[in-house]
Amino acid sequence: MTSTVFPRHVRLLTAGDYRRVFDQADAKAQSKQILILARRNELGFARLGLVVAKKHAKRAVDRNEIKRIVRESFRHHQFELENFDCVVLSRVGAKDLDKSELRHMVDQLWTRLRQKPYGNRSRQKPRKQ
RNA sequence: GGAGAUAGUCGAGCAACCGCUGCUAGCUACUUGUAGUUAGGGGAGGAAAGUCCGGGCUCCACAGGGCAGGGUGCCAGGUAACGCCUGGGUAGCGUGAGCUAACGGCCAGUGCAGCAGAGAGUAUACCGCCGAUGGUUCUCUUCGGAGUUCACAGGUAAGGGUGAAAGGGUGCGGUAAGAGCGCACCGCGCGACUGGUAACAGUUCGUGGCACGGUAAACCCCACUCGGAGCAAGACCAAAUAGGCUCCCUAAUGGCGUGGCCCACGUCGGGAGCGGGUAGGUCGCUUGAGCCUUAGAGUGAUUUAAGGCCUAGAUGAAUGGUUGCGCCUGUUUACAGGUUACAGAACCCGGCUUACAGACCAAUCUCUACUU
Repeated sequence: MTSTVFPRHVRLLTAGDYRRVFDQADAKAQSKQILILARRNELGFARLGLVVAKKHAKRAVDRNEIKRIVRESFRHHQFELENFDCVVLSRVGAKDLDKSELRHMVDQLWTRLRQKPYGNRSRQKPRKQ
């Protein structure tokens, strides 16, 4: 199944969803301008959340553009991502990339995310009770 | 033809496919108001921006009055209202069409003014001009004095100089020299008259020798005006956990916990209901001081009437991507790049301000060159 739909339930919607990923990320992929954190869920499909700080892209137009590109990329790659909850964060300089560069970079980051999860390291940490 | 002035419109085409998000209709599930699915149709701006004003709306406060504080400030009109707009006045700029203006009051009070300059606000005397008087200056003399020069009481505001600004201007008279000291003209103040709703204007009349200097985005005075907070307003539904209230059961010779049991120690139980309320959700949420057309009123802003139209409503936040055609730019006849500027709705309107690639258009007006 390689559908490219992007309905509502594949997005992270609440503050709780985001906090779960930030508290303990099972996988991570990053470039100079983009950081992706991910954690496995029990739903059986991948979900996406976006954080584009005003600090990194001052104009609303720039922020919208970054979000759209990442979302479009996720839409095409979501079934390679199994059951990861992904949060994509912008970094300084993300708005200075042109559209095709950014798209290409995000496409690559999904692959890297799948290849090198560092779950072992985080699992060794004692869970807070 | 050239150079300008004013006002307005648009701000991005077409098609296919893949998505997102409301709406409408149908179908399928079940937990009966949600989810899924199919079809149709809608989906960023002229500034959506800055958040600088004004209003609607919501909640809170509020008998009435005063003080404090803020805002506005030529006049009239428009408007729901405004700090906005229109028309007019005045002043300044421009040959002109036109443009610009926080444009009430310093003859209520208080204050301020660097440097320069002699003097800066009931003025001043540096150079200068004049000069009573005095002289062992000098010259002339009709021997009375006259002139000259030096000193000096004093007078003066012509000229020079300083300054952003020196206390009306020009001319004539006048004078020792001067001076509104006097007069004429210009200007100014005050009063009347005329025109105008008014601001204000006047080749009008009278009157006053005549400053009343600047600064109020200095305090201040005067007039008008202003309650506060905002859609994260506010209304409703409502898990988990903790706590509250009411009722019922149990009754300290008790229950529960530690423990095999006793002692001991610690603690006060169980159930039901109710309301507040967090996460989360629903509403508020788009039909409105709305838009378009025509006709009427008005110089105009605007307004009246009739007819027609429904035009985003997201909420970890949609409005996007790919391809082709077309278009633009550069090399050059096939490629490459671009399809863009400023910029992204967040309760809604009216303005203002700021940003902006490019395109269109209208008409009218001004100046100027040339031809006929």
